[in-house]
Amino acid sequence: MEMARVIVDVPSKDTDRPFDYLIPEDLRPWIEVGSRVGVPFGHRTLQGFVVSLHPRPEMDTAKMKPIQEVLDVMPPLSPELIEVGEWMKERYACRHISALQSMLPTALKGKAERYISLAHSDMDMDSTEEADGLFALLPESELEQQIIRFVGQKGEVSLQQLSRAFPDGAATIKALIGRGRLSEFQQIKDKLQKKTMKAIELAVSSEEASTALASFPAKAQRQKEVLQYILEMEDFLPISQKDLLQTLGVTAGTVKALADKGLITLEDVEVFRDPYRGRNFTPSTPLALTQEQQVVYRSIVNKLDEREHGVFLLHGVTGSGKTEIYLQTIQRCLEQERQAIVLVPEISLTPQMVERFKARFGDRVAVMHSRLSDGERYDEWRKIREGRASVVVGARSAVFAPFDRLGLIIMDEEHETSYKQEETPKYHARDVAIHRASLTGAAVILGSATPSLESYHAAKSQAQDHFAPQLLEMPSRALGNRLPEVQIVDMREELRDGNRSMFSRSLHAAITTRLERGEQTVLLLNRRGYSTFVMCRSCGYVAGCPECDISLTYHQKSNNLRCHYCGYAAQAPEVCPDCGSEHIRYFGTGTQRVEEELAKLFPGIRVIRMDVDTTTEKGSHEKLLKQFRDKKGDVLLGTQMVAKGLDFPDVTLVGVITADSALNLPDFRAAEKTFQLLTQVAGRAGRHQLPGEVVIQSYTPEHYSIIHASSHDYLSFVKDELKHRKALHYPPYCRLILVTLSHEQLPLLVRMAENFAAAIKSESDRRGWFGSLDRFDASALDILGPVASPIPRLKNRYRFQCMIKWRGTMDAVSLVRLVAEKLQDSARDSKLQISIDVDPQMLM
DNA sequence: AGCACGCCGACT
DNA sequence: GTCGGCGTGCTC
Repeated sequence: MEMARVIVDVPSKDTDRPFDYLIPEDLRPWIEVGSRVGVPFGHRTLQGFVVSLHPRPEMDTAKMKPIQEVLDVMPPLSPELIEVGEWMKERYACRHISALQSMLPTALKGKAERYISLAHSDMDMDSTEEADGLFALLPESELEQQIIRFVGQKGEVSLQQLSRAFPDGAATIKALIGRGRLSEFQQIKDKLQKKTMKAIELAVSSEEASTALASFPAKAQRQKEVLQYILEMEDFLPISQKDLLQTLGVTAGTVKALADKGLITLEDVEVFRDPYRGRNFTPSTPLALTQEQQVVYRSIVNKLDEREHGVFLLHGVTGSGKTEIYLQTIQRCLEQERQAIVLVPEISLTPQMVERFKARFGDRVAVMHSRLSDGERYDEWRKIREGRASVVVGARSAVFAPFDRLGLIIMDEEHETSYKQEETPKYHARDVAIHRASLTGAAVILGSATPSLESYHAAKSQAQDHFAPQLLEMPSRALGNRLPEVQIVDMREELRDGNRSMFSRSLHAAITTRLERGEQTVLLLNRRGYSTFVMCRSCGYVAGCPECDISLTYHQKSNNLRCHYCGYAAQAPEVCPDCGSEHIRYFGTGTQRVEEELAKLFPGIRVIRMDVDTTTEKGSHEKLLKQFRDKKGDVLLGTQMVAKGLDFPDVTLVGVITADSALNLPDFRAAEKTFQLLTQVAGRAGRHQLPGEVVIQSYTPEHYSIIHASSHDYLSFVKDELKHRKALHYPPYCRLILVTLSHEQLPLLVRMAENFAAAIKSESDRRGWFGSLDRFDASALDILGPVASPIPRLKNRYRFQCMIKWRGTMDAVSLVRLVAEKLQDSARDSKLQISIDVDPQMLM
């Protein structure tokens, strides 16, 4: 084994494949599959990952260069994670390096740094003579001698440091390297706790810059534009290089040229993150399980004991005690000397949540959430890698936790969309979890009170082409108390009866009662879909697309309504097309407005408001919840974040201001999301001794998602929703691939998007795939579009998208990738960008 | 993505 | 001529 295949850190199409390197004898003991190495690549040194090891081939080694260095004592990736990476790049059509890098903390994204040292003095005779001759002709200047002395003293010095010591020495240093007096080498350096961005600042006064601008040679047009832009932005300096490149459509080389001229400076500025502080936790012991929990527990533990892969869908109503199941199955997993991952949606990864795991498993728990600084995240990661932790609780990316004896992966609230990463690689943690577990013989528990239709349908149909989890049900609450009474209030009637407030009479009365009794209220305001859809306040009419059965999005600029799926557009109506009322308007209410109205209606009421505005600060989330728990507030008012996982004994009322706002998003999952949210938030009421009450306000109270949520009837909801999905050909009856093309020039983009769609059609025809989705027993592929994207222009680029719907066992992703790459090649100007989102969650 | 190479237009 | 901007192609 003398050769390694390495994936190098260059996220481009041409380099998206392994490169072969020789392994020097002295590095051999340190190099494994998963090692992070520094390799020479072209004219520079890059970070890369070893994906396989091979015996040295007989020939063909001429081009091969040796690995330069090994960057870690323990390989940061295991062979298992390398395999997950191979799978990800196929599954999500992403770059191999992006898949690998996404598994690691950003601290481990090393970049080459240039170093200078004195050149080797014991050269052979010929070159010594040659060099002596040269030196005789060119006596060393004062500056040259200073530089050589400086380098000599340090042994080796980074180029950055050297140029700081000799600000005007760049040319001299270059010359000394050219003459063989100094030599340059590169080494990979981790950026550890620093997250940086390139910041641009003027190096001279704006007057001087303006003067320089005037005397610019005519050919340096690009640089002129850039400098002009920087001068315009003078008051906002420093600005990010990345933004500037995007805005002006220039390359980094142009900016660098300005920096070399000394007009601007480029600096790596640290992007700061808030630290996470640990706390003390009182230990807890396993609770006695109810009959229902026992059954579920046994099924999972049997699988664990077999040490075989298996997937469970744990459908348990709110308050059924899913967390206790998690804790006890983890316990079993740990007893087997295996490790466990607990995935939690970012939004509910609160200290309260973490506390339950720390209380049971103490120091063996590592926590990974997005508010950690890169350094802290790296520390937690090392705790796992080095075996000091055997349980990790974390958001999406914790699915890559570097355990070597993984036994169990738990995904709480498995229906949450935050498990899908919206940036490349656009992976879904559920799919990664299942695939990873299948490699290691680990069990997976997908837990939810409202499972995603994909998971539920897979469990019910036991389909062979997709994962088929075993369904486990927990229909009753662990403490034996009943699910809360839910009342639906028709807000159209309120308006008809002259109540123009955002609070119905029922909700008003219910809040009054809580205030009198000293009990607490949670108010949910669903801000999703804020101001985007048009609705009639008299009859509840919502403008929908005639083709797609999806609500239209209001566009203020053009004052029209558009369908994000098929491109249909219509003039925004002045009066309701259904009832003729003038009370038609685009919809949305902010938490601030609700807070003001609460203060008006209930003088002296203490409101704790929780939304993006009040929770950005570190620890504020926790602080607000603590205030509420300590009964320093009568009402907790907030967005989605109040719906998840909160458990306060004195909350006996939950109010939903408008249930419809998520319902009217241009998203085929709108009903599902509404049902899930209402069910979640209703579960916050009456979790303990006091009985709970829920008031849902709605303009479409007859909608099945609202009706079924009010009767806590998941099964009926699923039945209704599946009917719609089947009729309109949406998941789980097919799968989707969303392809977004972007380019600076609109006509070019449109033509290329049409070419793309046509190529998909002809290529899938050729393979015999193209066909009707109406036949549910047959493989089929259909393409919709191209249409303008919901965000038609982003950062100076126009965007068009195509939606591919497909069903069957064929590899549709690779077809899409193939066609996308062909198109990119034929579009000789490389400015076309193509993004592929496999199984998209967000369609807007 | 960078970085070198090389073509080509503007200036000493 | 030659300096430097900017497009092109390659990286084991």
